[in-house]
Amino acid sequence: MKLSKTYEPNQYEENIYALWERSEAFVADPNSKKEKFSISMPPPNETGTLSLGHALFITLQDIMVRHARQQGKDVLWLPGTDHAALPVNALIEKQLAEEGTDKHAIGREEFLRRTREFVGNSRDTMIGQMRAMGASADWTRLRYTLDPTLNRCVNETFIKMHNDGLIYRGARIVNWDPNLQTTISDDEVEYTEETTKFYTLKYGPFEIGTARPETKFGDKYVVMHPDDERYAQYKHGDTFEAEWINGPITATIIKDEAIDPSFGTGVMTITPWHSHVDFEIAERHNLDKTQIIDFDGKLLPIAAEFEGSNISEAREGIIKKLEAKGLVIKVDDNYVHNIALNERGKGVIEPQIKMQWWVDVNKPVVEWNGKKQTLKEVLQSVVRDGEIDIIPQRFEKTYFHWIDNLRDWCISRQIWWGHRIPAWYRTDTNGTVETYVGDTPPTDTSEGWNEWQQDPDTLDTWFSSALWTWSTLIDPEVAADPNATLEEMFKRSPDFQAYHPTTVLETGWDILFFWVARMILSTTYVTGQVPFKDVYLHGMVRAEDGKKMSKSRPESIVDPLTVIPEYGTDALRMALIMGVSPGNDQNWSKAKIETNRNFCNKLWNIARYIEGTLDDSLERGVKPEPVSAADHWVLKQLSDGADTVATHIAAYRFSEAYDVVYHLIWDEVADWYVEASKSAQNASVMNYVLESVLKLAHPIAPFVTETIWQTLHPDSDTLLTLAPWPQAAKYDTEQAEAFEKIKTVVSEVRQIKTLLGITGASLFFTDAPFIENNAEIIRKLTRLDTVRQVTDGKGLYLTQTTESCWLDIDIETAREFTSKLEEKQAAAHKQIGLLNSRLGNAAYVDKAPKHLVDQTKQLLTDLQAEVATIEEQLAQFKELSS
RNA sequence: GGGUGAUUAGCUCAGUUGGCUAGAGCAUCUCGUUUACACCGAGGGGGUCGGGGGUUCGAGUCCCUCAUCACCCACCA
Repeated sequence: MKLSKTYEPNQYEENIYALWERSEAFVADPNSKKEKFSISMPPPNETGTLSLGHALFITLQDIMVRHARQQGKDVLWLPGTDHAALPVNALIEKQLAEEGTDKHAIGREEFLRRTREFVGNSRDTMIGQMRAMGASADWTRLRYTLDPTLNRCVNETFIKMHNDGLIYRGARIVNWDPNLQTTISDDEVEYTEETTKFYTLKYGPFEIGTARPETKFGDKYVVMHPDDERYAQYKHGDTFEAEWINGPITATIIKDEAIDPSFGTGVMTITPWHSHVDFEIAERHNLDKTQIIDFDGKLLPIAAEFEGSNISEAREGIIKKLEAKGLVIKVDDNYVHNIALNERGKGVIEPQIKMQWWVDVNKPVVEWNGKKQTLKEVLQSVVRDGEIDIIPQRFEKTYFHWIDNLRDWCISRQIWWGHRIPAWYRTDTNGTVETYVGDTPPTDTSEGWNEWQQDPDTLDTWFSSALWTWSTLIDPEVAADPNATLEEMFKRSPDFQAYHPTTVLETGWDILFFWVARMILSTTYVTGQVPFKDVYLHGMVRAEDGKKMSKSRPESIVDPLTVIPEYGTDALRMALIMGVSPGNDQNWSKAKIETNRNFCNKLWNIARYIEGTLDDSLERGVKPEPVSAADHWVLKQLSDGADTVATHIAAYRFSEAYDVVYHLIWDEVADWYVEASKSAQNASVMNYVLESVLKLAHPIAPFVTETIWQTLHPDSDTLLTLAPWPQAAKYDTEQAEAFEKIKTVVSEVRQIKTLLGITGASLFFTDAPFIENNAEIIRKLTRLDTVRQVTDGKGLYLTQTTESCWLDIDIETAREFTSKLEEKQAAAHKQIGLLNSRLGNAAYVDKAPKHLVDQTKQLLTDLQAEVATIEEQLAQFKELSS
């Protein structure tokens, strides 16, 4: 016996993974003629270790790619990691602060050196963890967002977009994080509710409301809706004098439709430098903009005596001053509003006007389907026209809504870790600035100009991840050729030619906007192709109590690497897909992982049983020669099961695919076929069953299946992971049906035996070949004394079915069973009533599909026969009792 | 303010285009050690599918409406 009594995953997994990798089983071959299947692995952030969320995406993608290999496709699953600019940069800055220094003290070079060292270490850890989770990725093609090739792609994309006017530099309002000292994009802002004071202030003849009096120093425009009749007497452009925080000012009336007349007094003053909405109003009317708060969050000289104060500290003082002037009309202590936070680090966002690089989403210069479109329009059309399908479909609505609200994308960041912006500046003696966008600065040295200096900023991480499906496929040698254009890079890269567009993108719904939408945006524009044909979105893995796993509750976090040694990777993988539907969140469940550990053990023991039974005749690739009804039946189950599973996987229904595998293996193969085989063994079929079972379960449970495969045939050089999906075997339908009838008889006998507590009894039959041929199987499965053919009549008998067999019982047992029979009789009558009324309904008979009507009729016939049998038995009991 | 999801057995959840008597895992109850597995086997109990209305021959599934919970987006000074 080569297999131990229970499956001990941690004894095998590492070796099995090493075997796969050694065999180059996961290496793609762009030159092969096979159908292509490709997935870009979402690159995890290089911040340390992997979570259950990573385990989930690895599982889902691994199932797809392993199954694609089984179906004979050439598969590329390209792995990689992301430099994760903002989180990593923040992490290193935190380390520096703990050492009592900062990035300016150590300088850019040293900062980058330290960061590289840190991410290098975490990358190695993470890649080891991905292997531990069974990821059958092509590690020979491992990519990193800061690789020279990918960096080249980033620069070329930036330059191309700049040349087309899709990237521009401009002073616009940004989301500024004073803590991290950088801008962030709209999508990185999150909001949290806060209760604060709301002040109503006197502003000339008006009353205005504000929660932020500290921003009001420079307010010199008062805005109202043009149709607001309360203020009809004031004309757009009128001016008036008013007493304000630091003395008298001249204010101007502005009429703008952005104002909601029903909110407060319907009048507000604006602070264009520190509010998105106010900025837009100011832009529309070409108004002055004044900075009040500096980039550290402190008040500027315009605040007079408050200069240099933190905004929150200054607030009380400003209100006191306004009160002294009699300008405070009302204070509401319970005003609830949203404050903006940076989702990374939770710093409060202060809108500022700043010169930044932007992607213009409204400029119609993108060639798509023969038309010049805007980036927004392309984003919409590829999903609307079905060039990309999002699963589950409801996320398409979310996606369109996001596009509707999309503004120009701010892509420059004031941090050091990331792709340096390929823009260069130089000044002449008059202070004139010249800008150049390109990989390297121009080499000319004109008289009177200073040297070219590169823009100090870096790009938003998502700008580079947006290129991931194709930048990873560019041949590094081609990318190293400085003369190669983007078009040439595509043409001369075999991987790009073979694997792009990728087949499917699998990721969490939480990065639909950050990543998925940005990939569509950049990739359609640069390559003229969609990045992928399907998008499958999975949900989040929450803690066992249904709340988010969070660092603030360390006990809520489940680390996959502590789960794997105890239960095995396969159990973890199965626990993460069992009973989970696309896009829906799931709760971590200890019970689920135990169930699946048990399933692995069940699989192991099926193999162990077959191994013990077949011994020397254990073979591979055996053609099944079915003999018994059970043989034919199990071949049918496997064949139907393989089809169903393949259909489910192709439709991304992983939970259902697994459900079929689970019950096929446990309920049908183990509980019926293996048990039946104890009466009559068929080596060829058992060999085939074992092999098929391993193949069916392999995409979901790769380790235990390959372990069994390798352990049973240690000399073989084949790998289960490269074996094809089971082919349908030939079986006889009637024989397969006969076994279904046997199952029914066995189940019913077991039911009666348990119900009545019968230990020994006999099953008699007169004319039932399917029983005659399987008498021993039935006897064993029912644990009856005898299963025997008789020639005479029935005598006293008991059965729940119309099958031509019965349990031979005594009158006492019969009496006990009477009430059960009466219950069944009543239930059957009720059902017959229902069916009769359905068939009596002319509309049903007319309109329902014929096969359903036939089915109903058949059901009715069966039930009527059943009732007849029951009644016959009851009459018999009654007669014998009297 | 706009949107999405959830509401199905004691618990956690599946249920593809509407179609047999609505399923799973866990829990629970009763039996059981039999050529693999107690990480096991056999059998049972448990649901008017959140409420109301509608469409249909037929609704857990489609439409309307209400309720509760969760999340996303926008953001109002």
